[in-house]
Amino acid sequence: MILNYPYIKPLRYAVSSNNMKTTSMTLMNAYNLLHEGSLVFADIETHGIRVDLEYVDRKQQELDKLITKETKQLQTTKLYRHWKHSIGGKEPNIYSDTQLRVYLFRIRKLRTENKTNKGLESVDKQTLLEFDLPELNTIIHLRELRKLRTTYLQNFVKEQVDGFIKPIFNLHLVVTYRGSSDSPNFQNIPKRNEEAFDMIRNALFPRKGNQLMEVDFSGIEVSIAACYHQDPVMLEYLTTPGKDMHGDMAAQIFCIEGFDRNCEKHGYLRSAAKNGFVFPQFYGDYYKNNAIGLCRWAELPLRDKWKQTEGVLINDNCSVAANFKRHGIKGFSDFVNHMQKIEHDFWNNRFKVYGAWKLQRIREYQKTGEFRSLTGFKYSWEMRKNQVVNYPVQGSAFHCLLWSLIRVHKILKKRNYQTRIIGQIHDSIVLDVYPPELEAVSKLVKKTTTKALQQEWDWIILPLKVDAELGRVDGSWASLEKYKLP
DNA sequence: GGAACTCGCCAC
DNA sequence: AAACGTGGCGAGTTCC
Repeated sequence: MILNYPYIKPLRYAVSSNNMKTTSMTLMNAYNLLHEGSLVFADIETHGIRVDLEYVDRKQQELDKLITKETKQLQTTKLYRHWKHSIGGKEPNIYSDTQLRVYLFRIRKLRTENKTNKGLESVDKQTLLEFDLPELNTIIHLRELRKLRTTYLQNFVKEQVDGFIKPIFNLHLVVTYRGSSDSPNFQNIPKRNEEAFDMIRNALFPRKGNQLMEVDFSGIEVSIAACYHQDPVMLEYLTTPGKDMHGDMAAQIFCIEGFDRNCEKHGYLRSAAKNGFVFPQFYGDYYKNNAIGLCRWAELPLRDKWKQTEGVLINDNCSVAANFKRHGIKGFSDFVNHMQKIEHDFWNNRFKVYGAWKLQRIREYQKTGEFRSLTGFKYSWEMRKNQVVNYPVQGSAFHCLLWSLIRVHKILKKRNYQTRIIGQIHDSIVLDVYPPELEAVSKLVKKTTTKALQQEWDWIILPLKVDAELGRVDGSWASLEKYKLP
């Protein structure tokens, strides 16, 4: 079917004026972005990523062997035999949450506060770990192995055509106006777990003779949020070399004088503050959850009197509990109060403009029932408060990536380059690079993401930064290493 | 025998 | 007063 699309303006969405006034983007700009994005994604979907089928086959067999071995070993345990007995001698399905739930909570009468969305006792990884039973740890590992086997390896084989998988990239499915991917999903290939990372990414390759390159915007959601709220303290953090928001929060949360992010233990505290307080707060979490999560991370019990020796070490001879005690935090409820004060300080003193912006956005939405994003999109349906604050940021951050991707793709095509964009992961672009073009492509991507984008959209009030990684020639997606863009 | 639902888990 | 944002997908289960 041939559709009659409206006239599409060339890639120009906003016009800067010389008095620094930001030009607001319209629904038409938003439409054009998605329209051009769809056309470019259609091109990209024809490229795909090479998959080493022999390797996948070998890994599947290895996994099968390992799964069989661990399953057999599990079947000899007391827990398994008891479980089997409890259901009348039938073999339990160790992958069935329903069966496991009945066994753990009805037969064994274990207890947990962790609940599923429907209010049932949870049997997820974290809950099982808390019971500290070796058999359950085996079940966790078997679940992980099976996930790799089915969601990734098996699906790659199913989806591949002539040795290439060709993921689909959608622009019409996500409520925030982000993109998504399927068949297979290019956006959830394992990264953090080393075993999974190696097994899955070593199956994926560029075209013969080429190398993979990945370029991602660093911290783009934080930067885009700053374009909305324009909090001067946040802008200072983001634009001043050496200023370190997560480090400052770590020092405040863990009561550290002389915080040094380069010291190894302080580095851990910093990432705990980042992932256990700052980012959850940005998404709308609150102090009590933060306190629970941070205690879990620091290996502190959720009990009111901590022992001096409890918790991870913050230096060679001082535990986190001992350090807290010196500052009057003697146990969990003191720590919750401490986190409550920090949360209050975070939104009312440190980032007070950001905090006020959030309230203002929510008020405006409650009055009008809708709002616009800086990229021109309209959000006009029922949303919770957190969503009102998060959606436009998530959407606009992705639109920065999308605009850059469209432009890079068009220029690659116009110059008849052999380098191809093969995918996108929300804030990153993955390219299959023809080595003679490496230098030129690097410059193009860098210039587009850090210069052209900002020239195009004058609401971007701070420089956006990108990091890149490059694979070896004929190297897999696991071979990527830090790469400095020229 | 398939649709719809739930859960867990991978990514950002 | 309430309290973590967005997806895709496989498997198990339940319902028709």
